Amino acid sequence: MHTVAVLALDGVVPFDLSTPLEVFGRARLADGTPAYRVLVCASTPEVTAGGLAIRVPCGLDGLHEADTIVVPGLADVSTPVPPLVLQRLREAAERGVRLASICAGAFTLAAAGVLDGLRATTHWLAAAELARRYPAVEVDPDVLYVDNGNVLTSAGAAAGLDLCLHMIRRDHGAAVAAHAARISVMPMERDGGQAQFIVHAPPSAQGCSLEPLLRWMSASVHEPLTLAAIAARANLSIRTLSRRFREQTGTTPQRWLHHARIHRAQYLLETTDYTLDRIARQAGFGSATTFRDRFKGTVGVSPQTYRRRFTVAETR
DNA sequence: CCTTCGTTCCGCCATG
DNA sequence: CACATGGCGGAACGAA
Repeated sequence: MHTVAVLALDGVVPFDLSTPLEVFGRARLADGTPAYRVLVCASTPEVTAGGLAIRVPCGLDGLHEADTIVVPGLADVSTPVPPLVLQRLREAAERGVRLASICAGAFTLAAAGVLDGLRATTHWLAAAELARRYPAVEVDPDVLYVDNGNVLTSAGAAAGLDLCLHMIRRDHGAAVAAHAARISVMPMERDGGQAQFIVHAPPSAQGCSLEPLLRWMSASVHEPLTLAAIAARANLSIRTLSRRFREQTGTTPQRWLHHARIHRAQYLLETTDYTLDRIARQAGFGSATTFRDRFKGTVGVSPQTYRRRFTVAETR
């Protein structure tokens, strides 16, 4: 079973700490068995967390058993991290253990050097400070989380939930993740369907939110949507639509739509035995060949490999 | 793998 | 003047 170790340092933010405990701890496979074993590890038997004192059962040795180490943020990002902890994180990275930070936890990962040369995110209030202290890290404050494969970072506290669900989806597929999301009363996909991108609220009365449009788009992925059609639906000119998209989602209409289509395809691959041809059509790809090509390009594996990876676990 | 052709994106700028 | 809009054109991209 996949073991998740959560690193509880002195001064940890209780919310950041409890998010992975709850989400991974409650995740269940299709047959009802726990999907993860969750450990809490600390370098001292007791840590303070907000106004709490928490007894931590497991020492740093627990990190040796981990397949994933989750690093929650510290309330004060200037708190020095014990050198031994940094050492253990570096060793874990070299072993290929997956490292994930929540909120200001990115500072801990950065201090260990495992973010060097990678894109990363953190709480938006702390993003500038992270970039200043660790110039080798490419800080992007405009996404909910960044997935570098074995090193993942997430933005403010609530984005830690998105990141945990994202990892569950990677490990066990969308169905298990959707169940975990339901347990947390958390929408699997944020309004509009693209979990990766923060939808910035419009500044005020100026302009209106794209969310209804995004919902419509994700419900219409099977249709060949052109920019002109989308703009018409929103009663905006093409030029203004493009601008709103960049402001509110950080991406372009076509890229956003592409991700929505990939998501739909992943869902169909996992939950049905439709042919690739049929899935390609229902997800809005012009042909099975372009579907295969684009799927591999974005997800990293072919549709067939993806399907096999997630249907074997759910034998019935 | 390459080529062809339509679409999309974005800086620029005139306009309201 | 500050600001938002939307059309234009070329470069980049994606479909087949």
